[in-house]
Amino acid sequence: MLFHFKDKFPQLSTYWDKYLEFQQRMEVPAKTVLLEEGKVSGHYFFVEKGCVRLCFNNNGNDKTVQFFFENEGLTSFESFLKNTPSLFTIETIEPSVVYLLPKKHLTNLMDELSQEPDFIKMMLAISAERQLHYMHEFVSFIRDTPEQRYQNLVSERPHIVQRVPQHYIASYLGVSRVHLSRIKSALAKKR
Amino acid sequence: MLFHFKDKFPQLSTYWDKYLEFQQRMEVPAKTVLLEEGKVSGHYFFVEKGCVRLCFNNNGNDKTVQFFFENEGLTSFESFLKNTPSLFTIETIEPSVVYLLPKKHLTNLMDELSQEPDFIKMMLAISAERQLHYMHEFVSFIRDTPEQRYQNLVSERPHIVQRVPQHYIASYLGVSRVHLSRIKSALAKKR
DNA sequence: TGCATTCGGTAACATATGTTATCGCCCGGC
DNA sequence: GCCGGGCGATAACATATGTTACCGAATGCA
Repeated sequence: MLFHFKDKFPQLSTYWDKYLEFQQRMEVPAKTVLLEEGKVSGHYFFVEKGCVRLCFNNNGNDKTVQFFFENEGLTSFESFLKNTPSLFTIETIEPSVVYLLPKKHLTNLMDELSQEPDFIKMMLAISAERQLHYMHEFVSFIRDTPEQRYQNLVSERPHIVQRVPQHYIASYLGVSRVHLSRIKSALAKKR
Repeated sequence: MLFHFKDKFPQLSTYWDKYLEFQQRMEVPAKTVLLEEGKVSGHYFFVEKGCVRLCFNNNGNDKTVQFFFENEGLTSFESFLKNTPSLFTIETIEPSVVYLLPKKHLTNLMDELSQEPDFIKMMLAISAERQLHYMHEFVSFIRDTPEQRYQNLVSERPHIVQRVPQHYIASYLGVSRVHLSRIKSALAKKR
C-alpha cells in the first residue's frame, strides 16, 4: 500500500519511507485466510500479486462481497474502524503476495498526515469513490436482472470473470452457481 | 443543513452563521421534483419537515434508492461531486419544507473549513458512515431474501414503513409491489 | 356531493431462480 | 500413471417472483 501511495504522492515520500519497515510481506497459497470472520481486523492489506476476496458465511452458504487484485488495498473496513468483530473473512483466491500493515502504524500515519491538505483531499476522494462504488452495486440490484449484472461485470471488469472461479462470482451477483451457469449458456445462444 | 451542523459543532458557529443567508427555504407539496434525472445537481438539500426520496426511471419503471426524513441532508452525490448529469431524481413524498444551499456556497464553506481538524474528522466520519450504509444495503441483497429485507426494514427503520407508500418501498427492496403485498400477508399469517 | 386518482390487496398465469443430483473435465499431488 | 478434489454444465423438479388484471377503500379536489 505504501509503495502505491508513494507513486501517487511523491511529495509525501518521507512519510511513506518512515513506515515502510512496519509492513510485513507474506507469500501465501490459494485459499489462505488472512482475516477470519468474527475477529477484529488489526491489519491493512495490500495485494502485490494474486487476488483476494472479501466474503462471509451465511448459514453454511459462502457469499462473496468483493474482489481485490494487484495494487489494491483492503481491510474489513467496519471492523478496522470501530474495533468490532469482522462480519467478513478475507481469503486469497490465487497464490498471492500480500503486505500487512498493522493498524496502529496506519493510525499513526494518518494522524501525522492529517496536517497535509493534499492528503486530506485524497482521503476524502478515496472515501467518496468507495461510497459511489457500493452505491452503484446497490442500484444495480434494484435496477438490473442477474443476467444484466453478469453482462456488466463482463464488460466493465472482465478481469474478474477471467480470473475468479465461477461459484464465487455467482454469490457476488446474488444468484446460485447453477443459475449463473444457465445465464452463461443463455448468453452464448444469443450470438 | 447548517442548522444541523451548528447544533453538532457549536465551536464552528461563526462559519455556519456566515452561510445561513445563502440558504433558500422552500415549502412544497407532495410529489414535487427538486432535481430532475439528467440535470446537473447544483444544490445541497436539507429536509426540515416532510420526506423525500432519491429515485430514477428505468424503462418506465420507477425505482427508489433511498428515503430522507426530518433533519437529514442529501444531494445527488455523484452529480454534485463531478458535475455530471444526475442519474437520479429527487422528489418529495409528503408535503415538505426544504432548504436549498447552492453548490458554490457549500464549496466555499468546505474550503474554509478544510483548515479545521475537527471538521475534517467529521467529514471523514460522515463519509465512512455513508460507505458503510451502502455496503450494508449491498450485502443485504447478497445475503437476504426479500422477505428478510422487509423484516429488517420494519425492525430497523420502522418510520420508513409507516410513512412511505408501499410501492416505493417495494422498488427499494428490489421486488414488485404485488410481491411485497404477498410478503406482508405471508408475515401476517405467521403470527 | 360526486368524481378521479392513488393506494393496497388478491387471483391466475408466466417466468425466473433455487435445490438437488449427476456427469465429465482438468489439474495437482503422490 | 493414478487418484481425488475442484470446477463447471445440465436436467428435473420445487419454489419464488413478475405480470397483468380486477376490486375496493381512502383521499383530495371540483
